[in-house]
Amino acid sequence: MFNKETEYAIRGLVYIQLQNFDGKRPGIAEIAEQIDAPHFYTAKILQRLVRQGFVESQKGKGGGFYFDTKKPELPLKQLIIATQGDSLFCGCGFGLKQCDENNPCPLHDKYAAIRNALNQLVTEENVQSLAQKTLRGEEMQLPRLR
Amino acid sequence: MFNKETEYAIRGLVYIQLQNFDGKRPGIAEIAEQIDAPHFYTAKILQRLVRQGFVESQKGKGGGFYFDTKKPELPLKQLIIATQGDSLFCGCGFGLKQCDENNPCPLHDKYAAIRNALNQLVTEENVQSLAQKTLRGEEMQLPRLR
DNA sequence: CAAATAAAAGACAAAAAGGTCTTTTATTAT
DNA sequence: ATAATAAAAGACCTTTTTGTCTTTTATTTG
Repeated sequence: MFNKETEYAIRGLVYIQLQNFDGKRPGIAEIAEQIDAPHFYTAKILQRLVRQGFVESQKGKGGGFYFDTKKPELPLKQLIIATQGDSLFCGCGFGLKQCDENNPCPLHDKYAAIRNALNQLVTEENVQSLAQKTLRGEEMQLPRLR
Repeated sequence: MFNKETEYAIRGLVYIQLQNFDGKRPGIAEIAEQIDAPHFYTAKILQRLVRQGFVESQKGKGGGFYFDTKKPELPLKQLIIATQGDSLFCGCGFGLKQCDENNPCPLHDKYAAIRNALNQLVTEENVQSLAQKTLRGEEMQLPRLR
């Protein structure tokens, strides 16, 4: 469903937000270790996210990654589109051309329903909401993300 | 969502079934052209499907691909698992380890609902049902697959 | 200012996915 | 039998994804 880059991006940003709640700004080494992702690959992914303004970073001693609290919450959908494009959210599930409501492939209706549900999920959930759920322990017992 | 191999496999098998309905056994060249997929890549994919017994083939003059009508219908799920594994149907959507009902990640419930819907779709739909829908023109105006 | 620290940048490489082409094997029709 | 046909097999290649590592740049603290 999601590629590795997307997975690491989501896990990394949720971890950063969790640490931020606690007044801390984690560095690459800590993040990669805690989310169980490759160190340098995680660094590269976070660099891209910083460049795109999704998260902030600070070089030098005491530096690390953090969210600008003045910015709005970051929906997963934006993140997913940035890391793996929007193919999940548009186009025919089975790669058929000319597949839309007026010209549907044999699976269009049923597939579109699923795609819409996914769309809603990643639109309404965001990095901050996931971090909060984790904090509240609502549906989360992942030691490495606490 | 699905990779190219899966897309070509589904489109190819649906095309074969459609031709079979008409008493014909299409060859690779015809299949690849009609489903708009790379010729030799399609050949390789169909070879694998034949080896796995999903579809039959006949060498030599008048040969081609066909379904054994004595075999049961082929659910998309089986096909998908054969071409891209079962990662879509199990495991956490965001790659979190230890994510299940008793130990859920912050998105588990919502994501599991979507995964279940997808599961149902590909379990209840099969190559034959898709071909029939195409024949009946129920939800299909794809010239290249008629 | 100098030293330490930490992210940024970018080169490099391994693995997987996607795709092409030639040769071989099996089948059928003449 | 043999010529034509069509899939099977397998070598080879390209692109994308995933991952590694070194060097550079920016920041902070003593």
